[in-house]
Amino acid sequence: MQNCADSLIVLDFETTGLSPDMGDRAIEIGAVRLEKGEIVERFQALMNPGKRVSGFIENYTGITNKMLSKAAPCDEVMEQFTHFMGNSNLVAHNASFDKRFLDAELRQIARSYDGSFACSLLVARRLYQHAPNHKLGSLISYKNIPSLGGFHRALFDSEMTAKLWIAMLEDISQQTAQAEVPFAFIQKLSKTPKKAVGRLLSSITSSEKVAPL
DNA sequence: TGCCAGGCCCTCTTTAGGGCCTT
Repeated sequence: MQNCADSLIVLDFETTGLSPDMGDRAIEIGAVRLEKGEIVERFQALMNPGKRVSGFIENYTGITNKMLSKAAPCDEVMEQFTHFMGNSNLVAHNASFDKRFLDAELRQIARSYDGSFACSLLVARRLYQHAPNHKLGSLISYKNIPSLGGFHRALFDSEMTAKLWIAMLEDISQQTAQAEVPFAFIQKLSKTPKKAVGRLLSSITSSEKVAPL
């Protein structure tokens, strides 16, 4: 397992539905490792959830039951992913959703993780309050980030989330005149009332600096 | 057969309701 204190994992799950508590399982995981604002490593795998997925999910993701029948089981893929993830901090778009599935799938193999989560959706809602909405695809367009439009596959969505994250880091960096934006500061930003965002951005101090992301 | 969630956030709020976002 790598020591990943200075890197960040951006991840995305495709799943059979919305709730692991209702029996839904992951069917694909995609993730990229960010170091110093660059994607340096990728992870992608389909996983067989042991049950058929609905027609809605097949249409939504393009992942078919035939594709999943040839995939490795969830336990095997998640075991591999724990090695990729290491103890890095984690980012996802609407992180509460991906965290629920990550926790549920890791529980199946009696694993856990040490990193903490940040949510690109919550940060975007504060930074881009005038965006038409805060869906991942809309924010990619809003920030003029090049995209070939392969949304709803795990690796593609994780890469797009990573590029959005980098763009947000650059915007925060410009607004705060700080070259380095600490992960803890972004977590704090994501929980700050919208009206107080400007005040928080102007209050960042060098004492809050940690390793650059 | 048909249906199912949960966290965040705003407001017509706080003893609540509903929209957004994820698959």
